[in-house]
Amino acid sequence: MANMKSIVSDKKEMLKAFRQKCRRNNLSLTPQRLAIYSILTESYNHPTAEDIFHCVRETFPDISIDTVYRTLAIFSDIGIIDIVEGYGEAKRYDPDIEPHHHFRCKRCNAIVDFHEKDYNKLKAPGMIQKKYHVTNIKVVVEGLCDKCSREK
Amino acid sequence: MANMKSIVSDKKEMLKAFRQKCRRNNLSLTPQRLAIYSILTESYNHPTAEDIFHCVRETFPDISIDTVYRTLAIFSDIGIIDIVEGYGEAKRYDPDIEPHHHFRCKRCNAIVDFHEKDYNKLKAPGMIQKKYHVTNIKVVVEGLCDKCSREK
DNA sequence: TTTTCTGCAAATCCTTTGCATATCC
DNA sequence: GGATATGCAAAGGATTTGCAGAAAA
Repeated sequence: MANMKSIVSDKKEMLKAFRQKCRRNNLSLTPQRLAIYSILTESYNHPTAEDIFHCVRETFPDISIDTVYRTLAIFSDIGIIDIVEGYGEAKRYDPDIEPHHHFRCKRCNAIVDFHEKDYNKLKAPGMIQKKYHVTNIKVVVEGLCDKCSREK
Repeated sequence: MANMKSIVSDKKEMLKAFRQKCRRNNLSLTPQRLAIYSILTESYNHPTAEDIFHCVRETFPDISIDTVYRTLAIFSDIGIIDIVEGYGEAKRYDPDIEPHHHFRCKRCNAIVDFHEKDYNKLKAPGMIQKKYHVTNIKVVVEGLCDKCSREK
């Protein structure tokens, strides 16, 4: 009971912040968007659109999956959420199985190999090593490739 | 003309090595597999299955796309190629847009956040910075999560 | 000759799109 | 009231699967 109030005020804070984010980006604040954002901020497992859809449905039975997709795409475009690891695009294959690293263009998804000795020396944090069986570490440098940064 | 011979002998070496890899993993050596592997080792752009399919078709008009998919899955399973960045699975979303890093289980694709100050200090190599507009750097530690490493 | 692989076709999964209606500002 | 978003349905792209015939060991 002790932190009931703080949870409530956290919610209020979140709503206020969300309203601001919408206004700043000329987005209508709809209950669907709020529900999706709210679920996302409470999830710690990097859910898929489908995961979110099922979860939202419990409080919002009429929402449709394409609204979820559309909303997530918008959130990602305006930078209030990120898309991680799986980008949902076609798989990409690499014949080089030696340690190396990648630059990835966020716009066209070009992937460029590079080697960097310092990166190869990285160790996984103790907590991670203790808990998981680590096989490799890679560094992904992200940004815009020359072509895409010229285009705007 | 000077390095004609070395190209030919490279090819021969590759074939020999590939034959060995197949034998070691109880794989039949089929012309389709060889063609796919051969194209892959000559490509530097992390191609999709579709890319590879089109390329193989030029020398192998009857090959089918599902053979390409199957073959790539097998190559990746036995560890002679890697799948990078795009894993072809459903997109995954992350509400945390502050710098942080991920552990990813190669088997079940679980993603676990962690923070590590040392990683946040990483700089992109000069060559990359010169050529691209870098926005962020992330480290992906890969391996098996506790659940998956217990299962086998 | 036995095992393994391929090609075909169909199915599945994930995601996007066009359009009419409903909702937000 | 005008702009924007939603839900529906259908389409699209990527990937997988079952199966019979073909090729490898």
